[in-house]
Amino acid sequence: MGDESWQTHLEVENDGLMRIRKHGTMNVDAMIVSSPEHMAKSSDSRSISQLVNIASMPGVVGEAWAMADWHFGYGFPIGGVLATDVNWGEEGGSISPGGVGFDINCGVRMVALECSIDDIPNLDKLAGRLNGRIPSGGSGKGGLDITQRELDEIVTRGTNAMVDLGYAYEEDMNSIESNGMLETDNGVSERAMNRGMKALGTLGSGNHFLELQTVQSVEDNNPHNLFEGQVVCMIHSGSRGLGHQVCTDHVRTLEDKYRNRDGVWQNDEWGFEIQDRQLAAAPVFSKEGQSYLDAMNGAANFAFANRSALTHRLRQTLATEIDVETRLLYDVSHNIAKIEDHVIHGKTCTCCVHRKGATRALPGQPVLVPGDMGTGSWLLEGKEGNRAFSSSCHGAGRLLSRSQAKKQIDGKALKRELESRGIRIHANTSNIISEEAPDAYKDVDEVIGLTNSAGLTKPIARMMPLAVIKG
DNA sequence: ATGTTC
Repeated sequence: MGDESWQTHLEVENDGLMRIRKHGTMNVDAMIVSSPEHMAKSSDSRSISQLVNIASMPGVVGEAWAMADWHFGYGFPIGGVLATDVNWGEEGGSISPGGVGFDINCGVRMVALECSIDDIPNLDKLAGRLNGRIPSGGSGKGGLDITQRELDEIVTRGTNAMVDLGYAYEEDMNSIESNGMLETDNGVSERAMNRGMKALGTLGSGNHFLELQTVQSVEDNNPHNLFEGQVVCMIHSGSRGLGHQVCTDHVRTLEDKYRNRDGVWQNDEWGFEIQDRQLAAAPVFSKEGQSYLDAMNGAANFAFANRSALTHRLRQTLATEIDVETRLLYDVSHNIAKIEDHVIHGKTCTCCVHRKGATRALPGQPVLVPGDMGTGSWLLEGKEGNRAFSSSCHGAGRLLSRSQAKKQIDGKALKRELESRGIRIHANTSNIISEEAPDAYKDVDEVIGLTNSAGLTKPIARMMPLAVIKG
């Protein structure tokens, strides 16, 4: 599946970058953080077709990007970064829910414990306690009990509301992207709000996790004063059913506004033409575009609050085992669209930047890149001159589909193997261990190497897993 | 990713 004519327009740009020259319906070139060797291993032509499709979106500027961990997604590839000019046309360039994804403001936070691995009296016991206190899996049971009024505050004010409710430290806000609060009038639908009532402080399933890690190595550039053997906690979760419902609501509304003419999807009202119905988009300043942005920001606030609630549980649980300071090092979003200024070909442009499975990486900003449960994770920082609208990869990237992984990998045997290497695994099912196995993912170190070579980031520290709590 | 097909 997928048109492969892009192959004849593919060039090597430098060590970590490939370029697809604009051709056919494309409005701009596409860039891939990759090398010929890496492309050959990640040869999924469907996702490259998706990259070509997004380079064809109305109002796109600069280049359409695929981060080194790109793979096939809903409309947009995961690992995709797309910027549109908000001053393009009458009501601005495209904003598309498919460019953000279903798990709005899915993201990662890293909490540094001011202690070394040797200061934890019993890691097995601590991991067991965390597993008991961190709700995970599909059921969504065991989260924080909140009222409708509290949920409204959370969706409207994000982390700020969590501080007021006593579920977050005030200083946490300084270490969260956008200070953990995006502007919204809370246009989140009633149905989405109802799904949110039961979900605050729950991890979810799939690749979401809470992981105790130890710092394996630190670069000379060490702005966060980390040390080898230090214990940290990484939390990966998003907006749960609330964000999923917001995406569903707006995808439906927008997809209904397009008609197929000769294989191209068109909206006459806006004069928009898209290559795939799943790319359904509205002009940023249209009623529909603003309505999506408003609800998306509300869902993003809920996701920030969810990670705060999980951090609260982490802090409570740690206190039962050890007297230790916890410092939120940073919290990044990897599924969001934001209005930002960027210099494109020498000119400043106000853009709507979609990052779907991609992390913002402003100069000096911490970038959190979890690998897989057996390999390790990275702390990077954004680099001056990042050409990808100040963005980075968000993980290792899938190599095997979930169904392939379940077929090929014995979850129980893998759990034993990881535990023999000192990695405690608490997962609800054996299937989830197979699906999230190291062999189901690309090599995170290779992905990080490409990202650094492409000039997007520089490394700060590498972490190894100690205990993994998963759905 | 997801009350895993309203």
